[in-house]
Amino acid sequence: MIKVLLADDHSIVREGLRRIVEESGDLEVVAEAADGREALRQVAELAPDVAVVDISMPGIDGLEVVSRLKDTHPGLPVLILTMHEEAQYIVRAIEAGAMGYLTKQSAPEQLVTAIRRVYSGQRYMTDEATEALALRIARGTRDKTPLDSLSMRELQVLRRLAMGHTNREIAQAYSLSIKTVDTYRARLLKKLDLRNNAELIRFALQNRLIEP
Amino acid sequence: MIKVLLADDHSIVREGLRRIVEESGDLEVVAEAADGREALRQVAELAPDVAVVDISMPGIDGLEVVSRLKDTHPGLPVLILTMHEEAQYIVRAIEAGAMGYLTKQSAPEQLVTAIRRVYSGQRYMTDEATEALALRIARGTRDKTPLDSLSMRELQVLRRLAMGHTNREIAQAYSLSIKTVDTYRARLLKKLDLRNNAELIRFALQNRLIEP
DNA sequence: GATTTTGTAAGAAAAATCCTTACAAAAAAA
DNA sequence: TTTTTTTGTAAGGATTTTTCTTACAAAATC
Repeated sequence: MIKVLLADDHSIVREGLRRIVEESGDLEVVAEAADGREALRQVAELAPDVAVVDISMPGIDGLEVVSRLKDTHPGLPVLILTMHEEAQYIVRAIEAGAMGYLTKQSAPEQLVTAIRRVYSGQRYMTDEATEALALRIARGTRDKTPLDSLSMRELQVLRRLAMGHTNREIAQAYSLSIKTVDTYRARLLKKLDLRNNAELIRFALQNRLIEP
Repeated sequence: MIKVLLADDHSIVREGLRRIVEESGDLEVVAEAADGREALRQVAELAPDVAVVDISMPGIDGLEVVSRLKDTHPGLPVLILTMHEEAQYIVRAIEAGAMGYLTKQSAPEQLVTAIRRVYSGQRYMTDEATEALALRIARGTRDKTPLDSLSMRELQVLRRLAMGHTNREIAQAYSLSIKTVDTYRARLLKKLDLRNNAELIRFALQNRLIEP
């Protein structure tokens, strides 16, 4: 049995995923987490074979979970599952070390397939994901859209700020100094040529980084 | 068997919901829809006993589905299922005619309970939902939209804040004290039940007070 | 190998936020 | 027509946030 960890802050969704996964026969959900911190704890404690992680979670988000697991559990393949069909995060997720990326629009069987695939050490990409990646590489040099010029951290901070989180909350979520968060914010404003948080929020909304 | 229709644009989520629902024993998913249009068609065709509808769907959204069903199938109880924990939609959903409202944060059993409840003709509300409703109603039935409750000045300040102007700029624009602007802001937050400028901006965008 | 970007953070000053209070004029409710 | 509520205006003070500047090592890129 392949031991799976599910991390998603919506318990109904999580429970649904669990049933999909468990009906496969060869997969077993050994842990569930409602946020990133919990996910990391569960990984340490229960040693799953595969982690399926949603991007938007309170506290430590999915991308951050991937980053941290890459350091602490390099062998553990992580599958990113997200609502954001817009390819926004695909490249980021892969860069952060995710072995697969699929959206909640995907067919349920794809989830099972994806888990088996990443468990066997291969990557799993949906067509859109592959395309987005290819596009990014074809375009070669980063600086096409202003979004691409942002680093991981900057993007994370941008999202949080746009959601109305304070510097303090963000610092806490990522275990950083408020000052560091402030630096990211300053760099964001500069890179995106914005003046203040209000403009930041509108930018994020326009680029579908957060739900309206 | 209670015949259930599920409408949600994320097929993985939908499939998960299906399994949760079907494991109950007395509930049966007779139809699934990935958007509002499809949901309406399925209702007409398959005559479910209860419809479980997500708010955010492409095309016709969940609230619109509720509205239309109220006219075409007045007897069919609709349960709104949403990711948005923000009480924002609760009132609108109920006004539109929904018999229940629960978030994806809710426990899975609640979904089953809720379906049975609305099938039996009763309403199903989570505690948060009930509270939000009570609050709105207590604060005055007459003001249709929270926008109506704003004074001229408040509206002006809201617009400016949403456009990213600082308190100082607004004060200057209207020849007021910064402190006065701050007071308007405080009243806005209170009246609109918002927490910070980020939410203020979203409110303004949603209500078309400023250009996106 | 040299340069730029990224991740991290501090200090200090300026500004904004939060929370409370105040009061007169206007509007609404009783 | 009193009474109550809302509106327009603003201050004080405590706390936070923002702004701006500087710094430095590691990583990425040129």
